[in-house]
Amino acid sequence: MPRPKSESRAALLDSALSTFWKTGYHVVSMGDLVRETGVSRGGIYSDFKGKQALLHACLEHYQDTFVGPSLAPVEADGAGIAAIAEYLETLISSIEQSGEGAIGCLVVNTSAQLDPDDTETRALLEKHFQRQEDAFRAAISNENNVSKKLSEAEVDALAQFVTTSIQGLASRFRTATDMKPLRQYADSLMQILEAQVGS
Amino acid sequence: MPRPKSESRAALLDSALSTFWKTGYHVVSMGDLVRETGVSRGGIYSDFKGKQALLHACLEHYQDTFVGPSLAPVEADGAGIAAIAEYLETLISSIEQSGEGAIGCLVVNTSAQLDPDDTETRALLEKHFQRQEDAFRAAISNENNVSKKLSEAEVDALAQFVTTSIQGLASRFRTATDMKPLRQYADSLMQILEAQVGS
DNA sequence: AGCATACTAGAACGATCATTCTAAAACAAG
DNA sequence: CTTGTTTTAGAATGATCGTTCTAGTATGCT
Repeated sequence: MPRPKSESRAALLDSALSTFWKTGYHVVSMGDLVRETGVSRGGIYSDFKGKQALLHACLEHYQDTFVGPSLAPVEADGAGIAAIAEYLETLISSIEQSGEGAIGCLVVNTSAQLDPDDTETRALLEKHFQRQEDAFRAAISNENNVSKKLSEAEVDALAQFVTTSIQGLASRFRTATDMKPLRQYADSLMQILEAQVGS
Repeated sequence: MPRPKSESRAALLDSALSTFWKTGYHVVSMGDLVRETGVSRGGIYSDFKGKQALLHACLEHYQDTFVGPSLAPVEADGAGIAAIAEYLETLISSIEQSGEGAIGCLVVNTSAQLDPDDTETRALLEKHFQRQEDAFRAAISNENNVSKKLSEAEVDALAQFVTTSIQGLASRFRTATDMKPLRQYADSLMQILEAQVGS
């Protein structure tokens, strides 16, 4: 029963991704992945060199299927801080609809349990944060071109502030059960952003 | 060679704590702990029921030796938001002096790799976040009693905002190598706080 | 000195891990 | 149907895990 390679690989990545996300890399065993993905051991190893390579593929798949789409408004040409609000709204409602409670962000979770000298994985994580910060900086800079309130250095600082704050949001709401404070935090963040660059 | 129980237990906790902190619970093996603490397997198991019980003891030790002292200014009677600035300064300079790069916060790291149905550990983590948020709320409320700018709900929201933001700071600067943005983030946070409640 | 205590180093144990391997089964194409 | 390819379930492997156990050794006390 040869599966069409491309389809099955995406499906495998989908469920492997959600397993790593929910449970965490070190706690997930290959047996868990076999059970969750429905793909045999041999099947997994024929597509990926090993568990770590599968994680790396999941991190890229995460970028393609989660980060990319939700960050798109912010990365669009001429996006302003309204796009950041849209991004936050997308994040929060996707968590609310997932039903099974907050699980944070795969990248944030992975970074917290990263082996200090696993430079390969670290590079993937850094790329994610860089992408996010770049997108925020561009949007804030666009907004600032209208209001002219901030210096370039202040725009940089604000972009970094937003990135780190959202990381805090992802981190905090992995253990929390109540979703209300999540939206409140996003509101506070946007309120601050408005006050600093709002035109 | 009977060690005096109380001394050795504290020393054991010190190095076990730093090992869990640096490397992460699931990656640390009992063999690692034996090597790092200099205490034999039997010695560890005579003081603690097992690896998880040792983690729990380390989480409490972390509260006693790190969180407590640095949070003390904020928890002091009549503390204002200047105490929060002091707290941030203590956090950052302790990281800078540790020399071996940022390792984030033990509680934040642990929460990211928490087994979803390990309710016992989760409770310990929640207690930490609650303590932090309570301290911030009190300080912000004190400050607000002077300036009278905010409603009680706004004070709550701000306390939660600071707590989550600091969690983001701890999370972000586990992977980052450059320490400059850390201080910049703390500055931004205090700037926002001043603007909202400053008298 | 000798006894009791409290630790040590490390073997032993059963479980589980990531990875590899094997043989059977399910498909596509002729 | 037959041939060839691809996937399957699951056994095999060797390593490592957390935990327990055993001897031996160093210490404090009398």
